[in-house]
Amino acid sequence: MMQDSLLVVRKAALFANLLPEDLEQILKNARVRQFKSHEPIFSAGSEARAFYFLVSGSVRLFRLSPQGEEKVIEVIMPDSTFGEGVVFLGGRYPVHAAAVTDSEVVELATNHFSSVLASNHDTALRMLAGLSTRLHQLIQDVASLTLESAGQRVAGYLLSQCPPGGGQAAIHMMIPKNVIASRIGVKAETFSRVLAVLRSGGLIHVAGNDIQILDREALMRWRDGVGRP
Amino acid sequence: MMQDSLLVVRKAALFANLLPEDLEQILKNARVRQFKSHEPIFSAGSEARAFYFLVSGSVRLFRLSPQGEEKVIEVIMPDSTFGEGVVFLGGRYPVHAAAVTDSEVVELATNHFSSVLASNHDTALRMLAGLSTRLHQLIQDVASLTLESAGQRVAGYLLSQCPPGGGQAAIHMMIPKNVIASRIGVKAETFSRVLAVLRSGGLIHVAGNDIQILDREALMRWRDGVGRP
DNA sequence: CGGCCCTCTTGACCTGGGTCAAGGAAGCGG
DNA sequence: CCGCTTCCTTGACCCAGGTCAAGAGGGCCG
Repeated sequence: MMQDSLLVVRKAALFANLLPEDLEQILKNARVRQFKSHEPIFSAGSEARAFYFLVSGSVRLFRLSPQGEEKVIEVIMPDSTFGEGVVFLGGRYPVHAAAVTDSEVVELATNHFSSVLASNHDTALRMLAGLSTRLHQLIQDVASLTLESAGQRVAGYLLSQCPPGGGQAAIHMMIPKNVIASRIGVKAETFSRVLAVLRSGGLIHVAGNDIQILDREALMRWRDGVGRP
Repeated sequence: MMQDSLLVVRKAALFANLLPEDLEQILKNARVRQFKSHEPIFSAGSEARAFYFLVSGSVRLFRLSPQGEEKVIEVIMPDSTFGEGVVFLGGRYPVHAAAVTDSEVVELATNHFSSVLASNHDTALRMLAGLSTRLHQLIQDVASLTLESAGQRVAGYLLSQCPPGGGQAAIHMMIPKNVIASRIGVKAETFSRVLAVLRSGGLIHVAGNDIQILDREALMRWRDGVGRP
């Protein structure tokens, strides 16, 4: 019996405008699952039999070096899907996934997903669009890692986290700083130091997990050059 | 009148098994173009009206920092397509493209490509597969840039450039070393230095643009730890 | 309220790899 | 054959950012 709670997946762009019968087909093998903070969801290299829609909480996608060092590739926030970029071909996950905070997800089996993909042009195109967006994001990340300094990446992150528009803005960091740091390719200590500099420069104001951006203009200027001290 | 030379695009996986009428539709607005070494093909940020199939030569996809520093995202070799990951939505190129050596490409207008995509499931799935592969590659690059040392990346590059199997192998570098260096996130000087170390360690033998891998096993071991001096 | 844990901050130090500069070597047109 | 250019190598130096270590809060449970 299909649970109503599964229907939240319609919030994902991927499933918008999906025909009811296709949606039912996809949800037939779906179930809601809970994960506690730090609990693994899937492992890199394991066979990808499902992909996920995040209902609440937060999830990090990451890789590990042989020495156990971790690089966060992406942080997933509610109402978006993850792991979908790989499954339609019956491949393997390229990253590990684990809950950052207590999370609720819908796990969608991929058995018959490619048939839906083949019969539903709209969904295939949406998936193409989704992958294309991730591709751009990843290209941006590669460029940022190689062409920008740590300070520039931190500033860029702050600017990306607040809606555009002039004046001030507030950011509430829902996830630990070390996860954010790894996401932008920096050690936690360095992240902390950069925030200290920005704070003492009067560009931002930090209070616990809340950051006020006091002068967005100056922050953008700092990112575009001054951030390379 | 369609030129026969255009039919080389069938070598691309993207167009395999394409119906003749769809192929004709795509090739209707296609043309062969030549680019001299260093000549730009398209620019990041410009509207993406076409994508490309590389017939001969080599092409680099790259980003520029505001200071003009360059990061090569990908090096394209003959018989593969590039710029296709973005065009179907009428977006903009996320990277610059320029010929590395004198090159011949087929330029494919994207006007009606999405209609082909919608009517041809196979092509849509192949495109999905292609994007998925690039996504994995990019994730690998991000991980490599943050989790591995320069030496490890160089060793990894060498190993990736020769077919698997035991014993020796030869690599002929078709493109300048500074392009390879940028591709793997290293300065040309560092690339040169790492090769010198590997050479003096008896792991490889360098002669101009040809590199012999003398001991693949040792090179793999070096990459997995020793390469972090 | 006190002890414990976990995250964050800050300081002191170190080093991988980038930068700058000076040759080689190889191709190429004249 | 020579001069010029382009690419590559090597040496000397430097610095951004990583590492190690020592607190500083702050939240939670008994």
